[in-house]
Amino acid sequence: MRYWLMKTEPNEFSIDDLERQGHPEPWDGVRNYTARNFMRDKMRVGDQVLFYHSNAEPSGVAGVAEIKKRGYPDPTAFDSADKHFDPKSKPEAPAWYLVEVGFVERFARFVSLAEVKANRKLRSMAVVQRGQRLSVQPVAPRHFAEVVRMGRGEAPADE
DNA sequence: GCCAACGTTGGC
DNA sequence: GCCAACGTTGGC
Repeated sequence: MRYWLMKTEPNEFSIDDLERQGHPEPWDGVRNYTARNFMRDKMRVGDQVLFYHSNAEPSGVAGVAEIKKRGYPDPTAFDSADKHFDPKSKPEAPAWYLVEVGFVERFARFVSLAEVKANRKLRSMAVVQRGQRLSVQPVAPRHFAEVVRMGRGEAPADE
């Protein structure tokens, strides 16, 4: 099983929205090739996701989600009326893919970006590297576990 | 609102 | 294939 971090602006779609709707969310509109490759080629059902709120006050990890459906072509790329329409993407040769993401857990304690940056164990996480804008990124298992521990308000494990 | 970082586009 | 211009991301 792999671990990921996926960014969303909570005023567009938050972890509360995901929980409330009670069904998986198609993660459409991603228009970056690196992120596309992760969704199309690497993500599998059951992979665990840190659900990250960006452009928020504060920004940070709000909870955990899970991949519920493997990558398939993003239909919004084919729809000329859609904000994310891309004429380069054709149904017979799709350029853009999405996965479906389901609710797992809303953290008891929101883990702010400042807290992630302050935790020495998380210094090499992609999300705290400067200039890192990728909206879908892999997370090391030990980093995933540490962020979840913080979000549940559990005591640090012994070194 | 600013702006640094970075990805993409398009002229050549 | 280079690279300047442009658009976007996202923290602050």
